[in-house]
Parts: sequence; structure tokens; C-alpha cells
Amino acid sequence: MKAVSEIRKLQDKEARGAKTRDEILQVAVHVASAEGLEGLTIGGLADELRMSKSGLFAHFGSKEELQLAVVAKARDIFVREVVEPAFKTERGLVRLLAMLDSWLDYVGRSVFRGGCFFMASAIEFDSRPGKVRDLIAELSHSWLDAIENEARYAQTLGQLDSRVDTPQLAFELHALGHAANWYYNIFQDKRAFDQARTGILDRLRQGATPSLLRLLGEKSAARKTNTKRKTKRKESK
Amino acid sequence: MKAVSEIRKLQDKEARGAKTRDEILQVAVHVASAEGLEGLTIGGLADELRMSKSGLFAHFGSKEELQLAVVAKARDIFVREVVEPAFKTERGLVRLLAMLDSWLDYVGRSVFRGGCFFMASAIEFDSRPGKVRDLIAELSHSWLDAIENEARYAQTLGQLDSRVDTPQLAFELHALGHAANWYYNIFQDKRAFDQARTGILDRLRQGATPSLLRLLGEKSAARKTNTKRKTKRKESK
DNA sequence: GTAAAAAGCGAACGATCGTGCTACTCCAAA
DNA sequence: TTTGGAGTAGCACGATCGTTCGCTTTTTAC
Repeated sequence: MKAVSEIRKLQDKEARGAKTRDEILQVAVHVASAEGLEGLTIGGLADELRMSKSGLFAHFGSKEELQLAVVAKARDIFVREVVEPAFKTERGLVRLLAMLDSWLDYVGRSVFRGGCFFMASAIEFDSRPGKVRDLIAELSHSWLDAIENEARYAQTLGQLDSRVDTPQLAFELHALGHAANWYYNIFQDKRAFDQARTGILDRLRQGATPSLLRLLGEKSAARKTNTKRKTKRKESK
Repeated sequence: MKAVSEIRKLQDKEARGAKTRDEILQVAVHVASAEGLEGLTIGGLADELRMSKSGLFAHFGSKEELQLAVVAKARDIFVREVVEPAFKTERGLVRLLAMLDSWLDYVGRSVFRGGCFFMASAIEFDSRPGKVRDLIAELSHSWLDAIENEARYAQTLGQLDSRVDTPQLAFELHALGHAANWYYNIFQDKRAFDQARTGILDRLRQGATPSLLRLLGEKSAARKTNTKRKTKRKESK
């Protein structure tokens, strides 16, 4: 009997309450990216959704559980907006570039109101031990790992010199994306994205094999050329 | 009459209340770096300093004024701990390296409990218009400018190739420092500093003139050498 | 159709938030 | 010695915080 009802529940488009729960998180995630996970307030959230504080609260049971749910929701959005598009491309260098590109794009499109959700919440929670902090750290780390992993795979394909230190490369590529997010959000200046992309291409060229250079050649021909960069490149031969 | 008392006041070691005001800020700055400028609470701060809420409050008149004073105090500390030591060195490339080095050092020594004060507060306030946000943005920008400025000066000294795009270089150097702060604070992993320093030296080598290479040669000989980096370097010739 | 279960609401709790008002304690100037 | 102003404390305010409880409404199961 019980089992049947559970099956029915799962067959439903959305199990009634799970739907509103999702609507709550959809709003909460944007508020949290702008005001912070701590600045996210149950009363304020309820007002914005035109529902009662207690009704909303009942979906989570505590503020910490709400925060955890918000982080998980942000992860889903990140996966949908950044990871999945990039993972449609072929593995190796092409995918590595696609990952960084769609990451910058997601920041530039302001998928979250307050910039990259994980960067903001990592800094907010880095000195607040607890489950929320742990989850954020884990997710942040797995993105960094994904970048390094793809760089290593590019090495096995011979697209990237095998002597390149991939953790170092991943750190630097990640740093550029990070800085772009920071710069854009505090100065409202889109040039940050050009600078980040320039830096990323330079980093990759440093560990280039002939096969990679061919790939990058196409890539930078497609982009509007930067004079300074062109001359710099020429003399570095 | 009034003027005389004012002169006296200035002659005093600390004009009575200005001293406690400073003690308040000294504590507030560390709390704010960990809990955020918004998480910084007047009651909590008063408890920690064993004084009354209202007594503390009277020094600032509003929370916003307190926040502004905290940011200004943080700037003073940043100048003392990062800028001044670096500005004792000779201008040009040496100073540029000293600036980045003492910046990383200040993050590693946890001069502020919650990592680099300005990075944390920039992200906290980037979607909160107001005087606090403006001040943070201004200070952040002036640090970035100082880096670019020194790179440009190094060009006039012939230490850095004149064709290097200095805003781009400053962006990338700054990005590495930024990432080190983030990485260290969220993962509690000091390797971030090695990676940042490695990246910084690489960036500078890219725009090197013979005179710069001589300087960097000494610099990297002094540091423990990284095998991967050494091999990478060798083949990039 | 009816009963049970799930979802949502309203009011209230104790705590804490930023802020204002009043009074007391100093210490320097007169 | 008196006086006045700066520094600090006590107390209370209205608002808002997370959370609890009891009630009503809606959905689901038989």
C-alpha cells in the first residue's frame, strides 16, 4: 500500500510540495548569490515568494538545511549552464577550452545575480566551519579537478606537452577565471573577460605541441585580434 | 579658546577617545575579515571589548560609518604590512616582485583572520551599492594600478619588454595572488603560494629582457627548484 | 465519500539587530 | 572650585531574526 503511493508520487510531474520547494530554491539561489548565504533570510524570501514564513520554513526545517539546499541547487544550475554544454564537445584540449569559455560566459551572462555563486560563498564561508562550508569546498575542488583532469587527458592525446605541470596549469587557468569574476563584479567592467581569455590562451600556448598550436590557431583567428598581443607573440619566437 | 583646546587635543598622545576608537577598530577589522562587514555586529563587538553597545556606538553614529572606519583601518594595515615593506626596495622590477611577494606573505601570515580583507569585502559588497562599496572598489583598484604602474616603470628601465601589455600583465599577476588567497583559505592548503609564485615568475619571464633575466636568475636560484618547472623551462627555449 | 496525510498559514516565542535618549563619570579650562 | 564637554553606561524602542505550535486547507488513498 505504502509502496504504491510512493510509486505514484515519483510518477507525478512534481510531488506537489517538491515543486514549490524548487520554486523557493530558484529564487533563493539568486538572493544568496547577491546577499550571501547568511544574508539570505527566511522572512525576506517568503515575502518575495508571497508565502508565509512558516510555510516556507517547513520545507527545510532549519536555516542550515535551507543553505545546503541552496548550494545543491546552485550546483545543479552550474552543471546545466557550464558543465553540460562543455561536455558535449570532444575530450581533450577542445573540451578544456570549452569549459573555461562557458565558465566565463556564465559569469558574463550573470547566471547568478551576484556573480559566480561558488566563489562568493566560498569566501563567505571559508572561516565558518560546518556542513555548508564542507559542501562548498568539495564542489569548488571538483571543478578545479575537472580542469586539471582535462588538461591531463589532453596530454595523453599529445595536444599538450607531457612535461607540463597540470596542477600548476589548472591553478593558473582557474585563477584567471576567478579574477575575471571578481574584476567584473566589483568594477562592472567587461574587459576582464578579454583579459582572462587572453591569459588562458597564452597559458595553453606555453605548453603547446604542434597539434595544439593548430587548434589554437583556429581559435584565435576567430577572435578579434589584439595588437599588443600580436606583437608580443611575434617577438617571443 | 576653542582653538587652544583643539591644539592641546592634538598634542595629547591620543585624544582620549581616539585611542579606544582605535582599539575598537583593531578588533573590528579582524572580526569583519572573518564574519564579513555585514556580519560584524555592534553588540558582539562590544561584548568582545567588554564595553557597552551604546558606548561603542557613540564613536561612529551608525553602522555604515563603522564599516567605513573598518575599511579605512584595514587599508592602513595593508599599507603598513604590504606596501611599505615593498616600497623600501628600489623601483622597477625588484619592487614589482617585492610587492607581489609581500602580498602573498601577508595572506600566508594571516594578517587578517579571514584572509585578504579587500578580496572578501569586495565580493561581499559588489552587489550592495553605497559608500562602503565605493571605498572598497577604489582601494582595490589602486592596488591593481600600483602593480601596473610598477610594471610600466620596469619597462622604462628596460627590465621588461616595452611591447608587453602592462594592464594585461597586472591583471594576470593580480589574478595569481587572488587565487592563492582563495585557495589557501577554502582548502587550508599552503601549496597555493608556491603555485602563485611559480606563475608570477613565469609571467615575468615571458616579457623578459636580458636585464630582467639576470634578476630573475638570482631570484629563482634562491628558491627551492621545482623539477617539473625546470624541465618545462628547458624545452621552452 | 470519507479519512488520512501533506502543505500552508497566522500568531507568537525569545534573541538580537541598529539606534535613540538620559544620566553619570571624568578631566581640563576658567 | 566650579563648569562644561567628551566618553561611557543603562535602558528601551521597534524591527527582524530563526524557530515552534496549532489550525485550516488541499491533495491523495481506499
